[in-house]
Amino acid sequence: MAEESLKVTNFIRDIINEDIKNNKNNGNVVTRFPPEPNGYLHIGHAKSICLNFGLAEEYKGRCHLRFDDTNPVKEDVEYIESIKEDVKWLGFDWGEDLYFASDHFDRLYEFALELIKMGKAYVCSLSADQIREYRGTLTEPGKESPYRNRTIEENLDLFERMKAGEFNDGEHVLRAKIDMCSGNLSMRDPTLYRIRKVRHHRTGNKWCIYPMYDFTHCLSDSIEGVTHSICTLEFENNRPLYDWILDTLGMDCHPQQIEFARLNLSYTLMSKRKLLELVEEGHVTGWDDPRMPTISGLRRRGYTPEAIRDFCGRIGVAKRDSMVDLSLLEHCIREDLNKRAPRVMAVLNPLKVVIINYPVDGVEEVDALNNPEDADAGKRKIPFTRELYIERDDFREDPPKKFFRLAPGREVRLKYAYYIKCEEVIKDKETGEVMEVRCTYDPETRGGWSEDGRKVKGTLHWVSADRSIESEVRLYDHLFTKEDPSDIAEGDDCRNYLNPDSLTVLRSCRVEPSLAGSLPGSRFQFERLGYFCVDPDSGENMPVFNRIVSLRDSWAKIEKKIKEG
RNA sequence: UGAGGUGUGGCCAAGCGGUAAGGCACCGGGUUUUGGUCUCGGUAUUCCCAGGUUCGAAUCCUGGCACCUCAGCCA
Repeated sequence: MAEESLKVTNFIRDIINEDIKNNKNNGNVVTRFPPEPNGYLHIGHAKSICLNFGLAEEYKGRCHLRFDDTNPVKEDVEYIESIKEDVKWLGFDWGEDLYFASDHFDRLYEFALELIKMGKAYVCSLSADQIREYRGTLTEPGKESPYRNRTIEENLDLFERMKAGEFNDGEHVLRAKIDMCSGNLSMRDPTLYRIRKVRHHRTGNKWCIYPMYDFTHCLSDSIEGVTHSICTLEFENNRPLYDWILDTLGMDCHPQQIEFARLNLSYTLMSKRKLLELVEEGHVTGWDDPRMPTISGLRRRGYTPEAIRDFCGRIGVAKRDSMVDLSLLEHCIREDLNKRAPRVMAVLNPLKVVIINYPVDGVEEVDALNNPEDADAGKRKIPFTRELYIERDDFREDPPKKFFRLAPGREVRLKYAYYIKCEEVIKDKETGEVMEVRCTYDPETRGGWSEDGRKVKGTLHWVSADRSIESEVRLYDHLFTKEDPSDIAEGDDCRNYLNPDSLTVLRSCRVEPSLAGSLPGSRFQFERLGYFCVDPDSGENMPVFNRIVSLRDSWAKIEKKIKEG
């Protein structure tokens, strides 16, 4: 993977290098990516996937894919499949190391028993509300549960009966006996097991008690022989508990938890809960809507795994809360596609051009380079006829300064074809709208150059009027108008910042005939416009293209400056 | 007012006592049959602030300040 050369070092690699130097873990590196199957993966997960699998690759270790499926109420097999697909699509392979936290339920139960026997865990019969009250606050210590000093025998009996289904949800929980006065709330006798009389998507009805994250995660890591358990910053407060459980049980394998800052991307959201809202409320068409920051959305939009991996390498890994500019992601996909996307001509907002000195039924084929960045990409033929379409933006009746496209009396190059000169403008008498531009062509400029060395200011893309294909093109913009839609005042709602123009559908676009029958997922550069990807919605005779990203547009900048004076 | 973290250019991010890497963005020049690509050049006398140690501090010490996380039987 070429993009790996761009990787800079980071504090996690420093830690691992130090560990290897000290022969900790016999020099092995085992990481894991532990998604909960309760939603689709997004670009923030991609950061974690690239980190964990990337480290494993780099240090010749392994990275486990482990589904953290301890809460059957929220989880579903649908998500398991999508997560596997996304990880694979990103280019990573967990090999034999596919696990489910639920695979470890039996051993977890044994560990809980052990803790009880050590007097380090007890069955608490306080209600959820009471537990909250007893917990104290951020600044005040908590109070010990009246059930805290039940005998080991009583605890064993109660826990056994919890497992046997003798109690209802919420009647009892198993808690660790740690310190109700700890400044760290997660050490104030945290819940280890709760009763949930629901069917689990993998273990069926075998269990009616399910272990909590804190209990499950560290032990699963330990059971699987993970060496470096990398997670996001919000788990920093949980690390003492992670360590306490492993230490108290005397686990041989004690992975090191390391926290890094999660990815935030401007103009979008990374919260699974909020993304689910967008889907359920119909603000987007689904998890794979091309505007979504999900892996499936980016995939449908046309992003490549290479570009996403490159992005993840460039953003770095650190502990500082940060917000990465969307322009970096856009840069990565442009850079990737510039090298490999075939060039093609397409007109999004067609304006008819009639070449008045060209034969009425004349057709000829001009040669076009498939990719000037790739010598092996070859050439193709494009039909040229008397009636053509150019982009409406490429003609101005009254051109501003520095506009060097078509205008009355001006000569421009039609790429790969001829120089044409605008002779006449036909307008709608009522509206004044330009309906057609009549031009002459210079037969001596075939191929788009002139022997006399004459310079033309502009080169336009074009398409034959009757030898082009009608198509639909979907243009995308930021989902939100606010750079950080999660930064909202109380009472405000991120939905208030949804961008009404995040999707623009163009239905009368014309694309060159070579695009007929393009397969969904194929990517192209539409010359002078941007990179586009064939959407699965495409019909037999109506291809649909998603704009992945526009080309950089320095004319747009100039024009903006002119307008601003 | 508890505990744990974090502060380096517009956005990321190296830096680990020897005098501020790199990328994105931005600005300018060149090349160009994509106003794309490519290419050349510019952009922090300064690292949250204030003291201190040192020949020398973004890096060490002290004291402030700002921001983030934690009071689920979620993860």
